[in-house]
Amino acid sequence: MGDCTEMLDSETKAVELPEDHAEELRLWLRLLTCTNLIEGEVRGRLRQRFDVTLPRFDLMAQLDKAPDGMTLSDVSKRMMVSNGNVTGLVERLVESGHLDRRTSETDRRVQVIRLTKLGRAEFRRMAAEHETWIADLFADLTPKDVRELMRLLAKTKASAQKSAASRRS
Amino acid sequence: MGDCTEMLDSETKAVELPEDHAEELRLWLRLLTCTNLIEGEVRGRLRQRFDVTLPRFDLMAQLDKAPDGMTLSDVSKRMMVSNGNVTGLVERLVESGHLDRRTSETDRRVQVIRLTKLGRAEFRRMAAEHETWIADLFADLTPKDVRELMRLLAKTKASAQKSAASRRS
DNA sequence: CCAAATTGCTTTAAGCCTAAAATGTTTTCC
DNA sequence: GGAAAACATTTTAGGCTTAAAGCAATTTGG
Repeated sequence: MGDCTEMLDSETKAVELPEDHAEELRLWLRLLTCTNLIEGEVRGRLRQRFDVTLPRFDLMAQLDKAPDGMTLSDVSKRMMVSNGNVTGLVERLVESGHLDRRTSETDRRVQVIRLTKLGRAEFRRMAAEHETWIADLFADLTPKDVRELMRLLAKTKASAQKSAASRRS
Repeated sequence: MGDCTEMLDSETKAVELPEDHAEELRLWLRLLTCTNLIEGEVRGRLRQRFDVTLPRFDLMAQLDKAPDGMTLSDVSKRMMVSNGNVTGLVERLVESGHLDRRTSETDRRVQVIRLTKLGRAEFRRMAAEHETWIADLFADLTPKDVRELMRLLAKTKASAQKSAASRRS
């Protein structure tokens, strides 16, 4: 009888036996723990050394890679955060003199933001140190580990994107 | 001359040449992207299906594993969030009838929280579905991929903890 | 050309989160 | 016993984040 139901399930996929997904769950929790650990550490160091928040640093990092500026939507997509979130972040960074914001000449809906001279200088200073923190946090991984992790995370990302997309369609 | 400086550096560790940590940086960004992608997806599904937030779900998950209850400090350590954060979360979950909070008999500083019957029932319902979402999001990984990721993430966690600890000492 | 849909951004309301200071409690140690 | 240290939690002030609604500008398709 056990064989019978198993065959039915594996051949027809009509029966939903309670499958065991404990391994995937544990993987997800470990991934989350890892990320939170590192993110918390980076957040703390940015605050202590430079009195800057992680979201601000991340936004400046995006702009550093785009000398011609970006629109708020671009930033929002790249950072994977909501539009309203970016609006607030940009507001505070313009206020503190790190960002320059201007309305596009060709489309008055669009706001183009850039790093100011101050913003770029400060970011470069922070980024240099940030890079050493990251290297330090990952120091015990061999080059091979790093390559393998990169590969597996790429696969994971693709898998998750596929699953997310199929739900929305 | 190149050989000379390289030897000096590798032997004495006294010279700090600008090393290249681009690989580690890319790894960190990919790790972050992956986690954010999955976390966002889970957050959205929890909200749509159950009108519950991820932090609330996470807190209930901790309590589900502790039938005898936990103190707020325990929860705060397990979830890797601040004390004040837990205070607020618990407040709202007690308010909504999912949690029971009482002061410890033996130590009046300590608050012990537990899932109520309602809280446990709702959590179990959500957790069952949550598990299938996770399985789905990781569906394209082979069992070998999963094992390998688990191993590499464990190594990463250990490395990061070591680095974080050494900074604080 | 013009109504309808889309797009880019902001606002709103609510909740999450942190670090630091404050409060009350218990333990330590002289 | 009693002061000092440690501990558990809450409060405070500020910033981050989201979803959803709203507004203005542009594009689309008759």
